[in-house]
Amino acid sequence: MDIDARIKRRQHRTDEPRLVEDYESLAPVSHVSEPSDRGPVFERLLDHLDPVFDGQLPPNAYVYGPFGSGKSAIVTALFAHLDRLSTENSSVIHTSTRASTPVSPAFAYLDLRELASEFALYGGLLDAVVDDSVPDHGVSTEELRERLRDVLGGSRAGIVVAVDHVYESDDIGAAELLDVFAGLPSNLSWLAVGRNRPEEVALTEHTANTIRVERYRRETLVDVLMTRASLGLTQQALDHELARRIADWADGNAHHALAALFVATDRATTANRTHLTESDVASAFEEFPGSSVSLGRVLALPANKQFVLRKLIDLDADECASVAATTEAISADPSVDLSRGTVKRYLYEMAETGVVERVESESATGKGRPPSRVELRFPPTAFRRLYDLNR
DNA sequence: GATCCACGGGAATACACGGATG
DNA sequence: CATCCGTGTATTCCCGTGGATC
Repeated sequence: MDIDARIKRRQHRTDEPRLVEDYESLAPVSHVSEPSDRGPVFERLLDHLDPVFDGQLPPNAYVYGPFGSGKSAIVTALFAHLDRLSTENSSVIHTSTRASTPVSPAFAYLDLRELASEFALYGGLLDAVVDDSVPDHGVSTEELRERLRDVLGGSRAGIVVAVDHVYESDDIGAAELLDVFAGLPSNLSWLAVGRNRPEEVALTEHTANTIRVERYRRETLVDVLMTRASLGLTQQALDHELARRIADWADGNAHHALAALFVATDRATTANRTHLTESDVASAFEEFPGSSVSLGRVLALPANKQFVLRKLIDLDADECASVAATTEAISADPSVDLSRGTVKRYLYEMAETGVVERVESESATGKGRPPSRVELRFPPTAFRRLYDLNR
């Protein structure tokens, strides 16, 4: 992606000066193929995966580290490379019916943010392993599992699966995950990725290795920001001093740093500037709620929930006095064809998962349980821009 | 015809308050 | 005084239905 982005940037060069050259490179939810300065972690992951190069499966493992430490970036990049490598050696399984004779394992990356059921999990696995398209309707979970068993059973080398964002899903917890793996052939090795410390996690009873990812150091984070800016923004748009300011503020969290850069860029763009200023950055900081959830989580929500959120972020404060009022305001929009009940349920469900937060209103009017309003737990400008880009 | 899942809607439960009760 | 009860809201839970797809 890095090289593509650089090429695209040149292609899109116009006479008119503009700030953003490539939104995709700038988006805080996209990962680059060569994360900066993460050499040591790559080495430790490769140490763990070493048996693969002799055609063997590594044991199970757990990768952990704090929010924004680059776990997903590293694992997606590494697995993409490994997968490409093993495909080039024609060692993967090609169709569900006819398996070639693999000499090294296949690699799959699954994100539990996007796979919300056992059915979807099997589908994701099957999709990673088979060329044919995988049905998402009309076939039973059992059937899907059988197909997967067949394919894996016929594969000599097996598969290494990275499962990202464990312990973030309400639908699939550690128990469900272990159940799924238990029902599959043993030539499957998994690499779970999460934020929780290994000692407080049941999955580690099934792992031989744990690999820790440290939060970013400030200098590294500055590099990350400068690299992103060089990919996504016009020349000289972000000066080093501002990148430093953002890195300080983000305190090692690359997600927050990149999201802040993204929001600041949006401000500068609306103001028709071709470089970022102090005030762009400052107002980006202000837009972050006290504790912000990952934009990746927001953007992994089902389409209609995102739609409701998209409407929500455009409401005035007085329309958000209570959940009922918010529901009413959103439903009043003619482009919303969801029922009031559903809109309201969505709001409550999203509050439950932490994407928004319910705060009780202090105005006790006497009668009944006091209402609460929902507050965003993510920077709205970032979501607005990313959402609109995808439509 | 079978399947999954998103929706819709309603039942059950929680909470806050004031007033009645022991 | 502490507890219970009734009422009115808010919130959570749950299940049937139907669309889309195989």
